[in-house]
Amino acid sequence: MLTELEGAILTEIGFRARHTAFKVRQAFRESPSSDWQGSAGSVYPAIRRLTERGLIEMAAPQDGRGTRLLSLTPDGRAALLDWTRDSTMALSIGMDPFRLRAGLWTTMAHSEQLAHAEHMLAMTEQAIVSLTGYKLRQDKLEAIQVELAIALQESRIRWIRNWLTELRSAG
Amino acid sequence: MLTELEGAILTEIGFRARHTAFKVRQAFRESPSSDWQGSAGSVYPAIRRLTERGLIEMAAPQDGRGTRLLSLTPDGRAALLDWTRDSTMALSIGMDPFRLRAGLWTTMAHSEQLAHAEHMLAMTEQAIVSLTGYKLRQDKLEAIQVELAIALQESRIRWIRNWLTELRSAG
DNA sequence: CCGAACATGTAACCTGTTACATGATTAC
DNA sequence: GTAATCATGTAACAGGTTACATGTTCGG
Repeated sequence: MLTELEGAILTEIGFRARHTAFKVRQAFRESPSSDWQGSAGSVYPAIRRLTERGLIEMAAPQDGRGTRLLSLTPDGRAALLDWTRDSTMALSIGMDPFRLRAGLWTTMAHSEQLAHAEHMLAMTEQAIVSLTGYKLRQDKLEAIQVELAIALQESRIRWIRNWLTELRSAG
Repeated sequence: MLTELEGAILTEIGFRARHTAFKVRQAFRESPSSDWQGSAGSVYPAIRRLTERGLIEMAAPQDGRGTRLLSLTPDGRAALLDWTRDSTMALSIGMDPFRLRAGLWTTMAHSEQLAHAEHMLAMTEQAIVSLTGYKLRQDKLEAIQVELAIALQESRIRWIRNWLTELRSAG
């Protein structure tokens, strides 16, 4: 069984041509979703673990910097496929900072709710613009992730609009 | 600054009448989102930390079981409000197991994609039914969270349907 | 030549999970 | 009386973040 981080790492190596730990880290750091920061302390140990389990092959250092080319072993590819097809996990409802807070917003005073809703609406729309721009510069796999991130922001917008409508009709 | 767990705990105590650590744990365990398991090893220490920071008031044990009633201090209420209104955090894109996997699905063989897409569609629809049933039994705050979880599943469904359409027109 | 980017890795810390330990209260 | 539930808490472990440590390669 792979953790979410391990699955993501194998995906980067096997399907997005991130052939070094450094590039995997870079991909995580640049990703607009806050899944992981791609900290050295998580990525290097995880790659070592995956290597020890025979899922990643690590070539000998290539240059003076110690650059090590990574690739998936057949076992690694199989493990990644299993992880990918785990539909129970895929359908689970992850952490969502928006969802965690939304309930409390509706307990604020009416005028404060209105102001906050409008602020959130504007900021979410801006987030979508920036995600859309980011998506264009990505390969297909990452583009799909961004597409889904945009879909999430759009569903937040729908919720906010609905909230605003109720507020205005109640006002 | 509060962490996501701390914010959620203060919300349970202050706005959902979970007046003991035990009931806070219960609320987390029963929640359909996989935010936290509500393990004793996370909740009790977090509540102790929040008490030490003066955000929670812990009454003396009430009975032989050592039941301790919890309530928010004015500082706790203020900290929770700050946490709630942190729109940068609220709009961030959390971990999503679906989003992490979706890209890889589109690299599978055509027939496999079709089968998987149909399977995911059916399972997601079922997840919505069960969320809808759960929502009815909840107070307003939790109902909103479930509402947003349903919206997430619906946006996944839209994506799957779109994927299916493309697959069928390409087949 | 010099700064930015490339590249690897470790150690201390924090926090969440699992498993353990203990006991009281309640419903049947 | 006894099983389920209520109730608190700790210890070992796992894994992610931050900060540190080190050295190379490339572009101007």
